[in-house]
This record gives sequence, C-alpha cells and structure tokens, in this order.
Amino acid sequence: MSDPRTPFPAAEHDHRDCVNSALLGAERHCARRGLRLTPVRRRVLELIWRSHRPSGAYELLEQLAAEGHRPSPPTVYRALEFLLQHTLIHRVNSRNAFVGCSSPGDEHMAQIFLCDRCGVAIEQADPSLNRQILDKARDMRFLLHSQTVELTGLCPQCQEACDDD
Amino acid sequence: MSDPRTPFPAAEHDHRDCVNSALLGAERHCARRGLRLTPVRRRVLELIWRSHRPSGAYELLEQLAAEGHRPSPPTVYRALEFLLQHTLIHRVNSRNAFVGCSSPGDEHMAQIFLCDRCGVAIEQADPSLNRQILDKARDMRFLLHSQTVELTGLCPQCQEACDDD
DNA sequence: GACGTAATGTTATACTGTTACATCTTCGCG
DNA sequence: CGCGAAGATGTAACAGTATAACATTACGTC
Repeated sequence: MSDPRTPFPAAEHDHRDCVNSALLGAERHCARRGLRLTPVRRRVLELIWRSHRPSGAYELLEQLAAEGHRPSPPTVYRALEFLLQHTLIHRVNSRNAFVGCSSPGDEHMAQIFLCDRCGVAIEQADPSLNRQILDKARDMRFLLHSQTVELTGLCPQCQEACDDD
Repeated sequence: MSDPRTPFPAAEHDHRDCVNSALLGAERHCARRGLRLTPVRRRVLELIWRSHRPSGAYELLEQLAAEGHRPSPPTVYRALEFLLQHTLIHRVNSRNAFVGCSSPGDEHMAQIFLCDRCGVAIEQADPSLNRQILDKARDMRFLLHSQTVELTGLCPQCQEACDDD
C-alpha cells in the first residue's frame, strides 16, 4: 500500500507516533537550550502536529477554546512566534498557516510540498536543490537570508484517488 | 556603477521605460487573446509597475483614491485577480503583495528575489533551478501544479550600502 | 433595440495579525 | 525568605487583508 519512494505519510500510519516524537524532540531541544516549552506553547505545538495539514492561527484558537482555555489571539500568536523562532514549526506563507517542523531547531533551508486535495504538507531539505538556490543567488550577487519554497500539487495517494474518479 | 552580472535594476535606470514596456506588453497580450484590459485593470497594473517593490492591495486602493476614483476593495481585488490569472503580475505570498511580471502571459515557473532593505523584487525563471524542482517532485511522486519560490536577502546595491555603515 | 455575458459598484463582513498595557510567574541573588 | 528583573500571559482594542452577496452598468451580438 505505502510507496517507499515518497515521503508522504501512508494513510494507515500511526499518527500518534508523529505527535509523540515531535513533542519529545521539542522537549529535548528546549531542555538542552534552556528554553521554556510552557503549557501554551506545548499545547499549540501538539495541536499543530495533530495533522499533517497546516493549521491557521484562528483554527488553533478554536481548538484551544474547545478545551476551555479560551485564549485570545496574541496568546496563540506569541506561542507561534516562539515555535517559529526556534524552528519547531514552519510558516506556510501561501496559506497563512503553520506546520510542524520535522527537524526541530535545525536552521535549515527547507521546501514544503502541499497537496491541493488532501491538504497534507511535507517538508524536505533537498541538498542539491538548496545548493542550486545558493549558487543562483551567488551568481546574481544576492546575499540570501531566508527562503520560502512552497510547491503545490497532488500527493501520490490523491493522484490515485483522482484516477479513480 | 551598474553591475551587468546582476538582474537588479541600477539606481539610475529610467523607470518610465519599465512602466511603458510593461503596459505595452500587457496591451498586446490582451489584444491577441481578446482580453479586456479595462481602465481599472490597466490603472492597477500601471500602479504596480510604478516601482519594483511589491504593492499591497490597500496601498493600491489609496493611490487610486488619491486620483478621485475611490474604489472599494472588491474592485481592486478583482483587477488583481484578472492580472494574476493572465500572468501580468505575480503574488508575493510572503508579503501579501503584488509585483509586475516580466514576461506577461507566459505560464512559467518563476523565482522571486526580495531585498529586505530596499524592498525591490526581481523575478527570475532559472531553467536549471526549475529542472531541479521538477526532478525533485518527480522523485517524490508528486504531481506539481504551481510553485512559490521567494528568496529574501540583500540586493547588490544594498550590500554596498550596508558595508558603508 | 433586446438579450446575455462580463465588468463594476456597494455594503457588509470574515479572516489574519498587531499594539499597548496590565498582570502574573519564574528565577537568581542578597 | 523576600526582592527585583526578566520573561510569559491576560485583555481590550484595533489594523490590515480578503471575500460574499447582491445591485447595477457596459459591451458585443443578433
């Protein structure tokens, strides 16, 4: 069922593992650096990891409200800012949304693949693609600081599903 | 003064040429395809081309208002949608803003280089970078539809300016 | 001129993100 | 322990970005 050639998660994968390992990684990362993964921050990170689809800030707000916290926008945005700053999540600019980072704390150049149909976002840090971008910037005499590379299309599962239609 | 190796516009360039040739190109493109480059659409395109920096929708609204038209948001957004659809402009997702497209009507994969200091945005359609992205998508079994590649940093002029500081 | 379609006008509202300031927690240090 | 500084959160108001829904006007065709 699952194709080993694609990084997209199989439909049957045990998603609790994703959430758990993400939280564990975040805890370790914060512990090592003396960062405070407070309850709000931890909760937001967990909610983001609940799915592989980018979550909007107000979507997170609603989910938190459903648990009785009922925080206000700044609370969530501050948590997001912290998580972004320490590379525990990425911002998906083309969707105004946020997705868990698969290699927390690592300052990396990453590409995000977004499925138009199921909404899943997958992060990749392709070395040769990164090299190509760095080379291109150098050729242009451009001093690169950061990048947004977001690729939209259909993930393998959704291609199959579309064929069936 | 101007470095031929970089596509960034020299400070001394005659910017009226940019605007004129962009409008001319747009007119020709629309004429050939039977598209209606109405006054609002033309005006919005011209305002966008007024600078090489991405313009926000409400910025455009203000500029139009200053001329007495005083349109409402939907008017501008509809013009932007038309211009986007026919690739006369690009949306800069990381800035919620719009910038003129340098090869109108051409369905292309483009990269946008954004200077953090002066705000200038330059479009490039690097063939080998595009190839790399297509190859990567293929390897992942991902069916690519569209891309957002936005690279931020410092343009050559601003690097020099920063050195002087 | 009558009709159908495309474009624009108008009003209201939804969605996304921030400012400014008050309060509370945590932690080091005397 | 108590105190002060820094960090984190609470709260209210608001700024910025984008769209929905519906009315009206302009355009091209017959």
